[in-house]
Amino acid sequence: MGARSNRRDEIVEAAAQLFMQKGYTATSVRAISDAVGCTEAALYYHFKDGKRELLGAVCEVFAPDYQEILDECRDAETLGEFIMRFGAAGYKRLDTQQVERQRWMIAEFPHLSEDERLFFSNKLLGFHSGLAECLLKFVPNAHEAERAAWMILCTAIGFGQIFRSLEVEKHTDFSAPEIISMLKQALTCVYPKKTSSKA
Amino acid sequence: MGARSNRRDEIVEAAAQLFMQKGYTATSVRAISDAVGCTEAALYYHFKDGKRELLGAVCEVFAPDYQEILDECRDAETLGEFIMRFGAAGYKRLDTQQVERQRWMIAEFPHLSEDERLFFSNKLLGFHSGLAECLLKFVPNAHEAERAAWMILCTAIGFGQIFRSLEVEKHTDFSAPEIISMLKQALTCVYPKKTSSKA
DNA sequence: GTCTATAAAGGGATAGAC
DNA sequence: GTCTATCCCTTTATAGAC
Repeated sequence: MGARSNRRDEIVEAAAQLFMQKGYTATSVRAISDAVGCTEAALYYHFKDGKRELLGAVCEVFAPDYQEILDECRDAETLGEFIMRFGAAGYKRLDTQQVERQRWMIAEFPHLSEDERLFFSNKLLGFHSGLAECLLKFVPNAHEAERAAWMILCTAIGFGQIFRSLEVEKHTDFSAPEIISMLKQALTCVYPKKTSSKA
Repeated sequence: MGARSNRRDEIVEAAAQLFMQKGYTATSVRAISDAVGCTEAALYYHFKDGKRELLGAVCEVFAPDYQEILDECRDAETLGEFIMRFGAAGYKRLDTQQVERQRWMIAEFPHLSEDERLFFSNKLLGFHSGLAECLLKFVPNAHEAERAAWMILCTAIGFGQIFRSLEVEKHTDFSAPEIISMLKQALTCVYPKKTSSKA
């Protein structure tokens, strides 16, 4: 997956998987070195500060690529279309770790350092800004765009955690397309048609 | 807090606090017995299966009292008023562990047993049912009530996790009252005034 | 750069005295 | 019902050989 495929990257990759599956504290350095196929001593050669340093490295690997999602809906011509595309983009990532990573972020947040926490908070704020900017085409002003953007983000992340992480999807027929259509209906109702002013 | 104040309950209480603060795996039996002021052996007297059995007990203590929230908004007379009350009820609980417990639920979910996971999933489904039932007064039919109820739940839980657990509230002016007003605006727009048909 | 070996600490759990 | 004492295992981390 990563560009350079050296031993160091392999270690981060293995740590990422184990941290996600069992959590940071429940993952031993031994388990990581075993997964990579080296010894603990080798691991400490690459990461002088051991497990703690690995956590920082994993945080960066886990940074969700929110920008990519926005790119997939940026040129929608109506608010309704934008939300449908946004939902499709998120739905596409349901099985590519996106929701699990979000869960991990929430789960480990208290164990992170100030810097690492800021890193994730800023990722979210950046996503919100990008989203709000996209929405500017469809709503009266910047403040409304920010409101709508938080609304979309809260709904999307809440849905992912409730339905996937907390397994509610296993016990109800309600599903992603329905929350997307509901969100679309709600927002297009609040901000009725103002088609893109751009070509 | 609990009714009976015997040693057993003290142990569960202490475990609950430590599990929340540091997570299940990072909490040692020693730390729990220290917090209570007894020895590990005493703890194993009350919980033959040790730490694992304590986790089950803590799950029950953590079960959020969703019904209580619904009771605080049940007799609203318009959809708008209902959402305002619902938001106020949730806001009131922001500093009473509600969001932290939700975070803990998400964080520890993968470590729980089948039964414990079902317990939490069902709690959420029950909350949704209760919420949908309340909404029936304001929307055309049962299906719309269920849609609206999931919309509200996803937004509320998503907001709590993003803004409190992931500390976004520390870095933006947007806050709970604004997401509540946004949600109110959206839903009253989709389901325009149909006042309560009941006295 | 990776290994073996081991130190030092902490973990879960139990036996048996009181 | 609670204690002391202890067993045995795992963990993090390092020293030193190759």
